[in-house]
Amino acid sequence: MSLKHQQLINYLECAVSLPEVTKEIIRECFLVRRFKKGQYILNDGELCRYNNFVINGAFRMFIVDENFKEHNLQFAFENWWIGDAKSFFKNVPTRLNIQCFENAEVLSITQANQEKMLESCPELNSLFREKFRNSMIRSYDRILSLIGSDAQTRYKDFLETYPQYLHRLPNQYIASYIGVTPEFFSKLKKEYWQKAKAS
Amino acid sequence: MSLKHQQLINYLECAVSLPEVTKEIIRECFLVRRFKKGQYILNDGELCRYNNFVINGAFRMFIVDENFKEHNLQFAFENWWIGDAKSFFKNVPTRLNIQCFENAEVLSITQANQEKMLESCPELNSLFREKFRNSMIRSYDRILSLIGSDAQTRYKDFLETYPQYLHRLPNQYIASYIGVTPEFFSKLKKEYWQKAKAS
DNA sequence: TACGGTTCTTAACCTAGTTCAAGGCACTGA
DNA sequence: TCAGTGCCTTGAACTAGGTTAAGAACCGTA
Repeated sequence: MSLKHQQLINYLECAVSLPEVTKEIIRECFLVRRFKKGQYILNDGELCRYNNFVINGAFRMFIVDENFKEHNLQFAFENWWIGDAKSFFKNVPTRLNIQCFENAEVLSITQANQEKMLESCPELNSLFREKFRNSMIRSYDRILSLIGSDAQTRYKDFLETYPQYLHRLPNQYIASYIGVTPEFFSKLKKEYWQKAKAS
Repeated sequence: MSLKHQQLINYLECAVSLPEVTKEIIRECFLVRRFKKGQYILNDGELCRYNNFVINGAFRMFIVDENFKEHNLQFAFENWWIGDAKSFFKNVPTRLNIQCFENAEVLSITQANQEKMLESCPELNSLFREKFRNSMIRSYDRILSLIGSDAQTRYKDFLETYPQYLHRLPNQYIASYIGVTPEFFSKLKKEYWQKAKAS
């Protein structure tokens, strides 16, 4: 039995304990995939065929605007999920890109298999309901901070929310995530740490 | 049997047909509440005790920033849900406000009753999973437009997404929703319609 | 140890959107 | 009928953040 599947099962069992038959289904439904740094696992215009659980490595999801500027929307590290929910569930072409930026292994599941899995395991059903709920809550928080705070505050919030991943993220990715240019991000950081030192 | 509960049941049965026992539970769990124009149904700092299904009338949800500026996040009309998911599910104080801006009637359910209802009706379970998913997708789209587009484009997107509610929304609410001041929104509209006329 | 390629920083200038102040218009209520 | 109030618009001065361009620091590789 694969260690990778075991990692996913451990993750799920933090929330709810699973009968053996459910574990079997999980082993059948999730496919192991491996990606190298730099590789795209989803391109603008494609269908998002897989929902991915990250075993190790790192990904970023971003949109490219009409001026060919990238905007990072989300990162994913060990034990995170990554995929474009809209494309995955509604079967429409995605507007997003997902790129691997540290060599990675993931467990991938198709929409059909995910439905099958959820139907056969009531435990997972409410677990996934909760995951969607949390994901919705997080994106709501993101909207709040984009709308209600300036860049300085957004930087502070980012530092507080993701301290453990800071050293794995290039500055330009963080800049894009909080919604400023790398140049302005440089100023921002300088000011921020000057203030921090002063107080 | 209440017409209001029937409206909710009709709404749910668009997606999935419900056995009589489930309908009975719905009638028991949802409480009718009535609000007047101007009334707040949720205040910053409170717990969000209810998830609300709008029978008729209109609501807006907004956050107040450190400079006492309001930012509209969401509107709700007939057959929409409104509430702060984070506060409701995680039992933490909300940072949001919800205000009624057209006399309204809603059906409200508590967190405990909602859990009870979902546990007793597997049909509703997957229906609600889908609702959360869609809600997540919508907030993701919102993030995309805030990050990747300028105000002009956001205005256009708003026009296309919510044409049927335009005449019920004061300009200042729309301005706040797309993330600009009422003054700048005025200019925006003017430019937009001049361009539209020209082409 | 030198290198070509990133990534980060700095500085000068530019612009989308804000702020402030004023005026107009439409609805309300006595 | 007329004041009162809330909404919408306009314009002038301002600011947060973007753009452009150039140099500095940091790679992995040979």
